[in-house]
Amino acid sequence: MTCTETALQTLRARGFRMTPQRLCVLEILHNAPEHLTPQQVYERAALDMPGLTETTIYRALEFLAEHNLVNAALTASGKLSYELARHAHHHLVCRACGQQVEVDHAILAPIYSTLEASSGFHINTSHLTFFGLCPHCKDKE
Amino acid sequence: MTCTETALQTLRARGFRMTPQRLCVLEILHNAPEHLTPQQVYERAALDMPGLTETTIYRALEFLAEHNLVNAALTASGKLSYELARHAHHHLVCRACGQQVEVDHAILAPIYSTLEASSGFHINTSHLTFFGLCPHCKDKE
DNA sequence: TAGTCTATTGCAAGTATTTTCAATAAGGAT
DNA sequence: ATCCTTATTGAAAATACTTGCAATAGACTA
Repeated sequence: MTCTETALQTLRARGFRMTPQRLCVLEILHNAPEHLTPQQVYERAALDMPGLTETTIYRALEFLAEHNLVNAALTASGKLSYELARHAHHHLVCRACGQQVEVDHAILAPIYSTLEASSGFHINTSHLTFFGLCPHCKDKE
Repeated sequence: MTCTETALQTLRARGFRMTPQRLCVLEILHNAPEHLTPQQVYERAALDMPGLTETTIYRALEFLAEHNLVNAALTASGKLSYELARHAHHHLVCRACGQQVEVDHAILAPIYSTLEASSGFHINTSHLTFFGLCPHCKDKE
């Protein structure tokens, strides 16, 4: 079963629908090496689907993020962007040069447990963005 | 020395200026019990300073956040908001009811060390927002 | 396969945020 | 106290994002 088929099953099971527009957004994120902003997704999607609106892109991204099919993340400049949800991970981005490093969720898992135990909350944040200075930029300061 | 005087010193030492507008934003956040969105800050600031523009508020908040005098955080609905930087802490917000709980930075400190060691980055994220379900909403599901 | 329900879309209008640039004013130097 | 440099502001325009609502079209049912 392809990943878009899995996504389709997931949505239907919850009473929602898979549409060409949402599929298009998933395809675009699937082929993107990097995070894309809503505008970037719109530009690419509009090529395949003339008549598609920005409104739909914003709604599709928010919807897919709610269902954990895509992850929202922040770019170096603090802008919202999205990427396909693959394995659970977070990002560490350099404030100076924008370079990004993936942080596996396993490293954060213990903290989630600690927080859940002390607060009683059930935490489901799928993505965190840490900011800092990469080794290279750190030395230049 | 009051906290605004400290802020003033901090900025001047870095070659920037303390202005009535920035001072007003700091005062407002100082007196706010909760996070405020840029719009909320603007509404309150406009009462004291007629002629003040929203542009200036956005810029002042971004500027103050860069200098760690205020912290940016996300509300339950994912909107950007700001609060005065007091002690280092993060937030845990309920996706269902919006209730917020403070998470002391001490809990996260070990993770920062781990990440710094494995990545070589110097991490300086001042605020993280975790999402989840509070004990009350968790039970209702 | 056709019918029904309602989630989803597109459009238009509204609100929020950023950018550009000339005018202003903070604060160090004289 | 006055001058100078340039960081900062305000105004307007551009861009980004959200909301309301009628029309459309997934996907379940028979």
